[in-house]
Amino acid sequence: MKPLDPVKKRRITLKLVADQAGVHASTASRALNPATRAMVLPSVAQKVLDVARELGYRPDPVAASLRTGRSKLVAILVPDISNSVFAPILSGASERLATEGYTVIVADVGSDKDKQLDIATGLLARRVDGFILATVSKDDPLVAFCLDQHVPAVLVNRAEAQSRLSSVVSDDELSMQMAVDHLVSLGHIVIGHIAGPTQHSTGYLRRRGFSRAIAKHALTENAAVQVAKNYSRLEGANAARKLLDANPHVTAIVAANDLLALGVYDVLRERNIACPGDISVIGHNDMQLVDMIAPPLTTIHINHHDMGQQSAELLQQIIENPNRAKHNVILQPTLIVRASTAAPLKKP
Amino acid sequence: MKPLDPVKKRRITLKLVADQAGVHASTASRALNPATRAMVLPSVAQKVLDVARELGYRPDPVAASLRTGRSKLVAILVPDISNSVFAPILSGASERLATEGYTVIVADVGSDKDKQLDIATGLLARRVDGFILATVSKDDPLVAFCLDQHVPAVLVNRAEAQSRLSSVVSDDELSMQMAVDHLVSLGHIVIGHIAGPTQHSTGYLRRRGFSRAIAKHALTENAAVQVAKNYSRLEGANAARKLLDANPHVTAIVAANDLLALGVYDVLRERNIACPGDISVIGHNDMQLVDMIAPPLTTIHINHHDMGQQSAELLQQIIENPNRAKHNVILQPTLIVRASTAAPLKKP
DNA sequence: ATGAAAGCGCTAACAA
DNA sequence: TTGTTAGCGCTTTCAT
Repeated sequence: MKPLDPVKKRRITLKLVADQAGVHASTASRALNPATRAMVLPSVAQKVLDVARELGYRPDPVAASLRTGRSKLVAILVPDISNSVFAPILSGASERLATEGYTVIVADVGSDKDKQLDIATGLLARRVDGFILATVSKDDPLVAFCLDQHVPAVLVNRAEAQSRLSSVVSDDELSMQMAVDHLVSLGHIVIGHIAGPTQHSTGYLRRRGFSRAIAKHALTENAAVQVAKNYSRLEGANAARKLLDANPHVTAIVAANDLLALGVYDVLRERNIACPGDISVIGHNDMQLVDMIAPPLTTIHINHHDMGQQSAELLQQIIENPNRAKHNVILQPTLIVRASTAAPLKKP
Repeated sequence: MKPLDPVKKRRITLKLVADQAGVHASTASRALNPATRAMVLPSVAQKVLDVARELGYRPDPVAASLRTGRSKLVAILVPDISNSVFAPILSGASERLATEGYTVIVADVGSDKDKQLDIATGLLARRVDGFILATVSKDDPLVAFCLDQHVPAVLVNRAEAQSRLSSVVSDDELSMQMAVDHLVSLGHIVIGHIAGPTQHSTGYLRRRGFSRAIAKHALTENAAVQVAKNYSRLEGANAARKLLDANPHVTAIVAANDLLALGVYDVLRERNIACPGDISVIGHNDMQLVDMIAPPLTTIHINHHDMGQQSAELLQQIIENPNRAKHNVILQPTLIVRASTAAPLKKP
């Protein structure tokens, strides 16, 4: 085998491999691609493969992409990467996609619709093969965009009203059912709910789940709901204040997520209300460290890692077969009972 | 202006714009690129720009990349994306890079050296313009790799022994100084340290900072150090057990990060040791929620968002001017005093 | 089964 | 200042 020019090291191209193997570039291409390998004589294929390995050939994904229009690139769009719920979703999805040879682009797209579309368009220009959307609100322009451009896409964590795309979400109604059942079984009668923003499926569905569960127990008259402006500790506190001012008799509060529950904690502390002594609190998501705060938070556990993995799997299937039927995967949540819930004190 | 074929919508290419504007593609290219716009008659440039906007022209980054070897793609390598310290670093870096027209690829590369190099090679094949490395251990193959391949790269959060690359880190020695000073000022004499893994600069430097600070106060004889196997709550607990078994008289423990400190909490609880009553604890990083745990953790705050932003800035400069002098940015940490530290009880 | 040739969309020598 | 030309490295008809 002729030694390579030792002076300046250059990219090892397909043509180089082909020459070295004594075949034409197109043959080498066929030999290297498992899908087309059958078109070439086994002996020749072997030869090409050997030479490629020997030379340390690495196909150029950029050139391939330009030619084929595909890229083995997948984008995950999150509204706020510093929100730690996305971390396990990202790692679940990345892991899965990496093993399939995809490279993942994580884009922090914020919540401005125009900016979101802008970023998506830019990513599309890079020929991304598909999107995992963790951003979606109840009616979302990105969904229309993906549909319109025929880009494979999957929703994760949040869904949209018409469910026009495949999705992987947690069973939000069930989780609220579980939360309310737990409180009722402890003896609570007057239960409040801090709902998430209504434009998110999570806010909407959890609220509906709460109301239904309350109705099932014929407790509707005593129940109270406050909607938080967004999923933050601060807005959780604001909503909690309003809820408590309007409904001084609540003995338990179900928050639509853990951050909101922490806001509730803040208000309880500021008003010297004991938890769980005076008021029980339930969160949602089981985010990191809520087992260590005082009191350890009773909450709903969601397997976000699994969620990410499944969305990746779904997306890959859609990429490889665009006509595939839509799938809506619903994950089972679990109630984690810690120390923020207890039987209500008897009224004096 | 001739209307476009309304039947099938197709990608708007540079040639299309050029034709429509009545110039050659290369002229259109020059007009569109701010760097080369001066080469073309202002009137012509304007014309091209107008047509491009009208047609909704979007340059194809893949084709450009194939031609130029550059990509406006930057990769951030993290050892574990689900570790929440990286979230603010990522968002800081992403923000900054996005405004400069770069797209960010986040790769969760784990801690296996071979796998890391593999992923980096793959990314390089995609023509990424540079790397932000959040992975680096004291002597790291990725550093050699970047140097060898002449890829612009910046280290963030962690540095490497020889500092052959630019970096943005927190002043780890100073932070330990601050922690020890705080404890000494409270009256502590026997102080322990749970060190991070020695192969990370953070583990190494914080430990050295601890030792120096202790020496400064002439407390070396009483001090004790245990090295944790990795930065986790579990290993923090393991190290804490060993530390306490070997040194029953410590009245304060400085952990090399918050997760380790939480492990210390676990052990104190399991042994019925009061914090801060019997033993004070200090963490490092001020991660989310450590203000809400019981007791709220005294810790060192690092502006990770800023860290991400500065590393992005540095990288961009290196990309645009590869001969730029190396910079080692050192951020100032802050001591956040909460309720896990107090004066030691007098010995009976 | 293999080779020849064209071209994905863009940019950069070079020429005029 | 502008146009011509030649690729970047690969895949995919088409022809043999």
